[in-house]
Amino acid sequence: MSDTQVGDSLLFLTDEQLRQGIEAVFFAYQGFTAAPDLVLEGTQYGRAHHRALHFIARAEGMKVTRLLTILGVTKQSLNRVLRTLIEDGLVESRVGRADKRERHLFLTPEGAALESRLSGAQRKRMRAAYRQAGPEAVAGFRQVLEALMDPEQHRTYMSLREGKS
Amino acid sequence: MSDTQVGDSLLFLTDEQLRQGIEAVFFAYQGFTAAPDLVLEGTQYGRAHHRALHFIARAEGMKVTRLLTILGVTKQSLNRVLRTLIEDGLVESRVGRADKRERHLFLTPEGAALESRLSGAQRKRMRAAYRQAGPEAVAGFRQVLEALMDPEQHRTYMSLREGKS
DNA sequence: CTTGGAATGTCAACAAGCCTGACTTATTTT
DNA sequence: AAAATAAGTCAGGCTTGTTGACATTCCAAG
Repeated sequence: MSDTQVGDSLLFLTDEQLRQGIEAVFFAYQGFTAAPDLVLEGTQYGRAHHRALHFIARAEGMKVTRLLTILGVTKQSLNRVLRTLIEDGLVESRVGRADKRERHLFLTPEGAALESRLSGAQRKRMRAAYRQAGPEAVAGFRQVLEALMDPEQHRTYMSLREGKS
Repeated sequence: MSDTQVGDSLLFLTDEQLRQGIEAVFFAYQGFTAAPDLVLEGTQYGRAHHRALHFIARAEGMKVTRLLTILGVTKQSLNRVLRTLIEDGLVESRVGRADKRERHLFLTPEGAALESRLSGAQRKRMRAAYRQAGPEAVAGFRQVLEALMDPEQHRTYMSLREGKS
């Protein structure tokens, strides 16, 4: 297709525009993780622990398998993280009532406290960016992010929002 | 401030909305890196090599220090990556003419070929998302990403676009 | 002109985090 | 009883990041 056919409306799909978008994601992601990373420095934990805490807080009672698919890591990798969180009393693992093979994960008060500090730092950052960009930009932001996800990741993303505004 | 004061216009700043945005970034970033990761699997390199190749391609003749600030890693970490790329003949390091302490980085034809494959895969993914979301959404996407960057990162980001559309 | 500080880049050793593969235990389903 | 599922473990390896020590080069103050 020629330039005259596509017109100006598709100029946002040029290689240069896409390259700028890619770099924007890269730099923004650095800013995105900076705030919780600062909180983590004062603890013995890393990003992997943060992610686990976030999603357990998001859906209390979550099974280990669910967490595995969400995080997209291997069982061994998650298990090391989970073990330390359980040993340190931040997460509680309860045997399933219906199916005793399953373990359901909950935050202890200590775990909830740390998760709250991490989440608060990240939300603060996010809120500042949202406020600066405005509601319409945020709507577009969300649209592109959703389009960027794998279909499977998108399904997981949507499923976490059930019953929430 | 009360709900009646702020009205509906600030509902996008609620904790729940911010949390969803945070999760969207998380899942989208997985999709964002998936395409080049597939290309990398066929090579002996990792994401760190991809990032270095990307920015060297972006600004040929770039100094090592510049690359350090862009990537936000220690010079030792970058050096290992750079050393293998140079040894394998993907990157060329030339001593600075004015200042002989400096090393200027260039892609060899082989390096440019790999960079092109990586970049092409990622742009394809990005283009699909952009096309699906539309130009207005993309504009908002870029606005929020820029607001999410650290001021320093934002300066770096802008400086890479000098002379480009 | 020289000397000391600053900047640039390199090397060595080590830690964090994630991966694969093989295996165990307990439980549920067929 | 056999197969499948959920969770957890052990061993070993790779990538990416870290800190600390060091060589080279440049520049500016004495």
